[in-house]
Amino acid sequence: MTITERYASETARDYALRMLKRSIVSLELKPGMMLSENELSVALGLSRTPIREALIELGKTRIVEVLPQRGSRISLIDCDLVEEARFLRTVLEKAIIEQACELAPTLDFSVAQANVKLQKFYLENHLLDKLMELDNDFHREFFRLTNRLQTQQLLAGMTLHFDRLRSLSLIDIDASGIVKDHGLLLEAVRKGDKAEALAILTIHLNRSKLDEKTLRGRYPAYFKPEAETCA
Amino acid sequence: MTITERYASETARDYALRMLKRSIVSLELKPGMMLSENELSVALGLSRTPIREALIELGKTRIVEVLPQRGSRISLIDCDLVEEARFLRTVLEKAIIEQACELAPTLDFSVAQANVKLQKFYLENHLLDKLMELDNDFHREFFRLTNRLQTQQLLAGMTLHFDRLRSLSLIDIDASGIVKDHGLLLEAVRKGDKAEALAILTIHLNRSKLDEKTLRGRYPAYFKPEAETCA
DNA sequence: ATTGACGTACTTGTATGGCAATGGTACAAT
DNA sequence: ATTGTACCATTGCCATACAAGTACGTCAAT
Repeated sequence: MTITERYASETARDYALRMLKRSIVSLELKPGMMLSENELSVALGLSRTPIREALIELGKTRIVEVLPQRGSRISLIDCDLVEEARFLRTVLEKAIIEQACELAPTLDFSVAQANVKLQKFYLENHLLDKLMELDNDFHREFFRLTNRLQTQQLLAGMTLHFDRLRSLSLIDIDASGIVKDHGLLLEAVRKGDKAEALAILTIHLNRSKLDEKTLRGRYPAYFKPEAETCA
Repeated sequence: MTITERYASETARDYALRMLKRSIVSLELKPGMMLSENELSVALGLSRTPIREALIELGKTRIVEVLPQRGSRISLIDCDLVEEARFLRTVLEKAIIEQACELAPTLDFSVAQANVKLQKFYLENHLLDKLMELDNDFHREFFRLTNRLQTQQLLAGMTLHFDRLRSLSLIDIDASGIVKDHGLLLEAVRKGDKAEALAILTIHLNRSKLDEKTLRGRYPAYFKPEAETCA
């Protein structure tokens, strides 16, 4: 588990959370892998307390299983949960974009516009890490504009399931398409064109549709067995 | 703070959470009131650890504010957050009902049907507490049928904001109307009649619209001041 | 009366050590 | 092959302690 430096004013719990989330989404911590509070506390140079609190938090979105008296485990990829995360994101983001269209005349899109410009810059200079970060910021901005940041925060926990699956697929992301989507989406929202905005968003959210069956075939050990009707 | 008995196999943390949630929603713990981990641990007969974990969890939905080095506070009623909770519930529940309509032929509505029957029984016998519980179960059942229980759990945390405001209003709930809604909604979903189901749901979710301004006028100390444009 | 320095009490964040309960495992006994 | 048993690791929880930061009262200086 790669460990990077702790930020200056970051609490131990937030630090542990940041390390764990990154390692889980990047699949550095393998699905099914057992953890233990003691191991982690040694690895991160913290006590059990903040580690435990971080694991409990991750357990609430079921990205980690906390098994009393046995240990904690990186959850196997649960296709039902991945689908639910995708559902949640789609439903919420559509609703947010609709609201943003309605409120468009009263909203200040300068942050979003600056973001898109930066995206183009990073795209041309092949800084995909930065681009990914801007992508997240871009989508969050619409939640901020519509006063739905709390919703966004709940959503973020669930999208870990989806982000992790995306890490499994080695398919290159169509970065230029994504950036174009963002520009078009922003313009549509600014104009208050709800139909257009939703159409673009739908395409955009479907770009990352993955062939889960193929991935399941390639990495069966990472996946939770499908529910079978036990005879 | 009223304290009831701890269930047999309930963890200390879940017990603390249950007591806190109940007392917060019922307004027994007043908005703005300061708590402290030590006080609570004495009151509940637990140590700081499970209390602390419960407060952190409540802090994630912002029903409690955890202020480092100062204490924890029952959040003031934040109308923006109440509105956001209502938004979240409406958006999610509509999406769930739509899905349920689509899947209707493959779903087993027997649990929901039994629930509605029981609701009628409790309504006639004026057991409003039981009715409230059945109401929650009824709505959760559609999340279960569509495999969206994780979503429901996230939603449940946010609805505390709304439930608390409802406790403030002394207005009698139109219980018979609610029960009727449930019966009609279930039948519409069973028939797969999406338009009808959504129409009923919209009416149903609007029944509990409250006059927040009146309540704010009556209990100003419980409310977070509206964001003012500071001169 | 106002201001500023200082100390005190209290709070959360974290560390540390420990115990109870329980699932897992290895191994002996049958 | 099955069963019983001892042992180990783990989390849930407890108790205590300390660090760091906030609130508040006191008190002197102005």
